[in-house]
Amino acid sequence: MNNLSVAKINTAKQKQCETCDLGYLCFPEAGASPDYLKNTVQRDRTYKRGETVFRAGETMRSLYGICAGSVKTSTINSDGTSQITGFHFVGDILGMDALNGKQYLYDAVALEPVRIREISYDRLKKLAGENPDIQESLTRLMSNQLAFDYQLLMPMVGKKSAAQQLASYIHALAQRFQQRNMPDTEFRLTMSRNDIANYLGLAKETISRLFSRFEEEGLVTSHAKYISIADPDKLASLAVLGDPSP
Amino acid sequence: MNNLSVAKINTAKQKQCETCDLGYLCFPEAGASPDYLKNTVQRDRTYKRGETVFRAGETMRSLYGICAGSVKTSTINSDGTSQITGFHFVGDILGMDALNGKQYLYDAVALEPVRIREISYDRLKKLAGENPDIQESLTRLMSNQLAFDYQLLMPMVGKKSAAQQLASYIHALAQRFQQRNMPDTEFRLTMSRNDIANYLGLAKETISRLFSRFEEEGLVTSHAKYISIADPDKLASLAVLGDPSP
DNA sequence: AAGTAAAATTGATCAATATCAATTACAAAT
DNA sequence: ATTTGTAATTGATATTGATCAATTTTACTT
Repeated sequence: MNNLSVAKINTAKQKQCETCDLGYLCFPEAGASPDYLKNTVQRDRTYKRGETVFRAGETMRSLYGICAGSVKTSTINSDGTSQITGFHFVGDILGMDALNGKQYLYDAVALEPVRIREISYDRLKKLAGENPDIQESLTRLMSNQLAFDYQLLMPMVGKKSAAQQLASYIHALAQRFQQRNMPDTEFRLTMSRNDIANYLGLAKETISRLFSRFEEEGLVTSHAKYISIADPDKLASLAVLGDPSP
Repeated sequence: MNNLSVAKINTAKQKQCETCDLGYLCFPEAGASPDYLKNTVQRDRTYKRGETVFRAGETMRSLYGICAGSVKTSTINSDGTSQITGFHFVGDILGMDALNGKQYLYDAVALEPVRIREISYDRLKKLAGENPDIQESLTRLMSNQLAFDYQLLMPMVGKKSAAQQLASYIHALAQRFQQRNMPDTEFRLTMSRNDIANYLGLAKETISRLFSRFEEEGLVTSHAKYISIADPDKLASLAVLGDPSP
């Protein structure tokens, strides 16, 4: 038990999706005046926790921009086990790896109630053909995604202790929230310990023990799904990350 | 010791780079008549084993297409350790994750004598602006890279035994060679055991032991750097891969 | 071809983490 | 508020893979 104020968390409303039809939020690279993107929006939909946004193998027709909430992506391995491959938050766009007109590579499932903007690829493509700015914006967006994927990969590869892995994971989450101007020292973990374990390739019991240990060591305080980073510097030093200023 | 015919390996010359200036090999998606891409080529260079092609942090000016040989990419972690993040072969293009005009994210070092085509990003960008086909080709190329990175990620994430990891690794290598119409059951591992260990996050001793065990079990035969996959089906069943036909 | 340095193999031991098992806490629904 | 199923925690033990150490093999240099 701790004094973590649950009520204070997640109250900072994100307004981007209210003020534009796609723009800054879903296409942060496109700048602040993306009115021309309006007609790429197919529809907005909300999904309940556990609902599937799209499935691996489905033909790609849209990109999916997350306006609110969080999503996990996973594939079924050849041995039948399920493998979580990523967690995605407000501002992330899913489906760009299927932009070659093929199929989605993974399942996308809501971790909590989410609002998702469906972006018609046909219309986006047409628009990009007419407007070089959009094309370039799309290219930059994809490049960013490549760079981002690469940085996400880092905590995963290489030999790290379980503690280093979890620290890297929490640190990476915090960074993503920071980039979005969301609270980055206190937030809700929308994914289960089991999800984290699956993602990091550790046993769920190990994750539990590590959370307890991190709390003992004054690294974080956690109450159920809510986590507060007590010592960000210490956390960062435990995390093993790709050198940020090479 | 075994009867592996070393001489037979790697003798199948790849001709793509001889017959075009960029085209099919470096831009497989661009089709067979990419003459217009000629003036994107800045230069061809060869690098000796161990030579650096580009470094993390350098400003991105070119993409690098591998015409012959292989390359490893790595970053220095925040704790000072070096982390190998990938191996790259004929036909791979490096640098697309820096296409947003920023810096390369990793070091690229030759694993053997390599020939590399330097593709001026300025010229490519200009050309893409004038020719929608090139633009679309570039987009598809990046999407492919995203999809490819995703599939490379799979063997890395999640809980797998050391044997499953190494089997996945060898299987993935074989698949990449197959896609390039190169011998895919007998090939030379241009990276050291140490490199493989670093990449997979295992001890080099573990890699050694696994190679020995795989040989005992009739999975592969290996002689120094040369490896022959004796039982591809068994290897594939040991490997844990993202479901290829979801 | 010989000499040398680096890489790989193999063995013995130890530490980290998975697994198995039993409670406890939490959250959704009545 | 109570019930009920799911998730999380904690403990005891087993297993895997890391580490330390000693050779052996390979590759590079002269």
